[in-house]
Amino acid sequence: MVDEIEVFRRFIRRRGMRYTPERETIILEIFSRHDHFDVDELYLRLHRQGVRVSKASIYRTLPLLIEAGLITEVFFEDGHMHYEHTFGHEQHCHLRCTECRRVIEFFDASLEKLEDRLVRDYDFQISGYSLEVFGLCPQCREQRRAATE
Amino acid sequence: MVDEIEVFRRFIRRRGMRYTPERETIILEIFSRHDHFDVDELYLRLHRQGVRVSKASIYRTLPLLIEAGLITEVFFEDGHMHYEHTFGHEQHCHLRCTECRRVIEFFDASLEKLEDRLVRDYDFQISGYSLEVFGLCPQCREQRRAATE
DNA sequence: GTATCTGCAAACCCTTTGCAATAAG
DNA sequence: CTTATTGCAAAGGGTTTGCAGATAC
Repeated sequence: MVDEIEVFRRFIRRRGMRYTPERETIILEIFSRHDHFDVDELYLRLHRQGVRVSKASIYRTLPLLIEAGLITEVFFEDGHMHYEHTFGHEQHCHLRCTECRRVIEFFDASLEKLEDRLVRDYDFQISGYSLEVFGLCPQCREQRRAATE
Repeated sequence: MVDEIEVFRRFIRRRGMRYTPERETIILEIFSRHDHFDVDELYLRLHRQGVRVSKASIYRTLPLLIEAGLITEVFFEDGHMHYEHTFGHEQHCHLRCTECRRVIEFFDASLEKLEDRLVRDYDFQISGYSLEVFGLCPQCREQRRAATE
């Protein structure tokens, strides 16, 4: 955790920006858990702890964390953006139940080979990817089956 | 193209809803091209042809087309939703330049095997997936290199 | 005829931004 | 001291919705 803080501090300083308590509070809170989060959740988590950081500051800090490579946006179909930090899991593969919205995170090595093929075929310099697989989880499939009988 | 219209008409009637000229106009316009689109583009394309369909109707029709399995949402990082129709390309693999936002569509058979593994490992009934690979295209990479010299 | 659909404009909600006060370096 | 950052509240911008008139069936 200290690592990310250090990466962020250096990133901020390198750009002649200021490393403020608000920015540190935000990154500390984000890296204190391994879950996905959205702005509201983060704001509430901070407020419950008695820390007062405005949403504006959160909205202004998240793009910095993205540019620093510490977090990434994750697209959910619920109308607002979600984020996850990249520490320890640079790849982003999600298996989503379209019914209950449960998310299972998985890893598959074949994607690294695919990445190599893309570099070769299209000459892109690849920085990351996001694979979202949609479907019905066993429970929801069963419920749906029962409902249509 | 007639196929999709038929699928949609049946989908609408099966639900006791009404197959209106506006709904037909929208689906006809969507399937008249193979590009991605967003609500504004679709609205303008219709208006340029002298067809007047409100954005509200477009916004109300798109979820129906999604439910009918005829189009899917595509997440772009530009603040609003994009769509593409699923006719002929059920898989959605995009290679995106993060600089110029160019999109290359590709297909890779290894993803079908990955899908099989997911079915086996997690017992999901998979309906689709979306793979977004991010990076720099050759041109933008070259420009960036030249700029930092 | 009845229930759904349309267009309009207002409401919504997430996100961004202008500004004056504050604080980092 | 200088310049960036903060919090607030207002503005933005895409999307949704209430409503009255129109229309599919």
